Amino acid sequence: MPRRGRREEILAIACRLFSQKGYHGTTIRDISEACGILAGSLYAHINTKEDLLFEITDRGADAFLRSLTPIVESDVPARQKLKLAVRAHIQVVEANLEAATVFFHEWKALTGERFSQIQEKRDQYEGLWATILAEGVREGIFQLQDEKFARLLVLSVGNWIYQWYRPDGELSAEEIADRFVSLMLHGFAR
Amino acid sequence: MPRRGRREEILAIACRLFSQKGYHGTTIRDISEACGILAGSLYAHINTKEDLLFEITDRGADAFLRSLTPIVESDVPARQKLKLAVRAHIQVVEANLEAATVFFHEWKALTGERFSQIQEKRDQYEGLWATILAEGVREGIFQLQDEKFARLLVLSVGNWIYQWYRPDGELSAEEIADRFVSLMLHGFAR
DNA sequence: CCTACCGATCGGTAGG
DNA sequence: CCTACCGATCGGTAGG
Repeated sequence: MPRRGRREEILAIACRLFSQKGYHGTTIRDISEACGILAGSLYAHINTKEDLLFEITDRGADAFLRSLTPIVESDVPARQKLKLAVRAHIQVVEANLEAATVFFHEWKALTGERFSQIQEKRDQYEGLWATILAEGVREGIFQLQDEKFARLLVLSVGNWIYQWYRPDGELSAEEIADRFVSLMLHGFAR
Repeated sequence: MPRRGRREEILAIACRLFSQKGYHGTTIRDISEACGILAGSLYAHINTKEDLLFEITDRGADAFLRSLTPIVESDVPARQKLKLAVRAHIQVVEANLEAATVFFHEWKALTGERFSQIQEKRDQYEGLWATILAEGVREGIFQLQDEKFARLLVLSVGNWIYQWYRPDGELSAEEIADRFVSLMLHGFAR
């Protein structure tokens, strides 16, 4: 008989394994063994292996969207929005490091409709960042003869953070975010 | 009988498939079919599937190292080195887009000694970038109370370029590099 | 969630 | 490079 809460446990374990070995590099048996059950028993909880990948990446996408949307919609200057947005992004990565890794690194293994669904949410997320930068230009606080490149710079940082961010560092997620914003705004030339 | 030049063709095809579907998502039969031969026949040219991944990533690593090393060792100011380095990096990505994708995205599928070998070359490459930034600090042209963050910024951009760079854009690799350097040096705040 | 199993496919090999 | 094949493993299922 399926145990209560078992499904969440399976998701967490799949998330960890996908982040370590990749989706295609992880087998149903890797997951079931880490759960202490047999391969076939996993299917009392899920329908397909791809279900796991989809649920992990979809939750990841929602976490990023939920955290950024209210900031973009808020009534503060763009410069402040940028700062809050980078903070929020790093905090989501921090709170879901393994899920973020799967979200950024493995989502392309999805197929068909599910691939498109996640792609859409990713586009939506990138659109929110673009909105902040565009606002900053309208406000005259960002100089964007290079709007496209500024966007790529911001997204590069965001899409790469999960690769090096570890929660056991000296600095808080907030401090890291603030330094990055400062760097992006003013550069590191003297 | 093995055809001359066949091995290079196999490498190119494997490179394309790995970049599209990932290493574990690509089968020996995918590769052999794209070559127009049978699965077993592939083994007249290679010993294992992992050989292909290793050779692709190792060549990728060497291409990046070969292009950056003489710049770091040259006798020009750090600011100029940074500019030349970003240009060189983008040019390597441009000239080997699929190999760069495999190098940045699939290298962790390597195992054992080969994993370590590529990891070492990656560390070496990152070390060269760190050298340029450190020189800039010594010269007094980079302000690096945030040396670590400047490095992460530069590496983020470098590690993400293969995701969006397409050779059919309006701007040349050089122009793109120069805009990025300008952004990194001076930021996009007005 | 286990027992028992399935067809398909995997990476790879022997012999020519 | 083909023919012919291998053992292992894959994702997944039926029946309890």
